[in-house]
Amino acid sequence: MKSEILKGHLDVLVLRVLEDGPSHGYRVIELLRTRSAGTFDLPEGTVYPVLHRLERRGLLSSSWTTGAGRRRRVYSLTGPGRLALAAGRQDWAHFTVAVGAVLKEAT
Amino acid sequence: MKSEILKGHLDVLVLRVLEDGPSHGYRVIELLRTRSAGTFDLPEGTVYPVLHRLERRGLLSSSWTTGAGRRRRVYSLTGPGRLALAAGRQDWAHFTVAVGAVLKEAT
DNA sequence: CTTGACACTATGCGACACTAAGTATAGAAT
DNA sequence: ATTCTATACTTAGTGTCGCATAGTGTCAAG
Repeated sequence: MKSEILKGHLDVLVLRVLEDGPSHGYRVIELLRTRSAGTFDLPEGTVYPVLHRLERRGLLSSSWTTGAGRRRRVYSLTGPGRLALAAGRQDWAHFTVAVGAVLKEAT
Repeated sequence: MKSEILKGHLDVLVLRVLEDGPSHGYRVIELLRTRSAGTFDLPEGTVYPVLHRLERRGLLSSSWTTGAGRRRRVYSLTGPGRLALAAGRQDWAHFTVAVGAVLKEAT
């Protein structure tokens, strides 16, 4: 599967994963992989920049935790983040309907 | 709706439209718009390059027709084009399942 | 004779997923 | 002890592709 098809959709997926509670980058990667049954097995170089970008936009907030000796940056959904997630869900629904309409077999 | 979400999906849509028979660029644009109920209202600067790219890849073939005084380049699906369309359909199905799995509300 | 739909071409930009390379800790295996 | 593996984060650079923009030209309607 080509990688461009993810373009523009990754943000929503990340926001969705964080909707269930704060988590750190590495765990976000794992969650995306397991929840998608292996389809979204994303390299770190893909996910971390997304996290940074979303934080810069105010959709996430982060803080360092040095709990188990390992330093982790834990991300949480912000208010705007929740709004963006809701909007993203709608966009996705709309998008799939449109693609489905074009793609559907001729009768 | 952000425009990046189309990335990587446009090729399949164009191939699908041409599955119903050859047509020229402008008409492809119209078909995408009407079949998607207005969602995919794409500028020429988006669609023509796609057509050229798909032809370069051998998925389409084209020929000039100067029928009504107006010169038109008519595109047809090739054999490889049909295969690519089939693959693209499958990719789309797979992709939506995966996104759906991640996006679905917590129980 | 101007407006608007039709029809195609070309240049360049910006967003973003990904590659690749690097840093660093903890626990298990040899 | 040491090496390997998994964990955990960073960043510079690359390539693709949708889109903006601008330009060319035909044709019918008013």
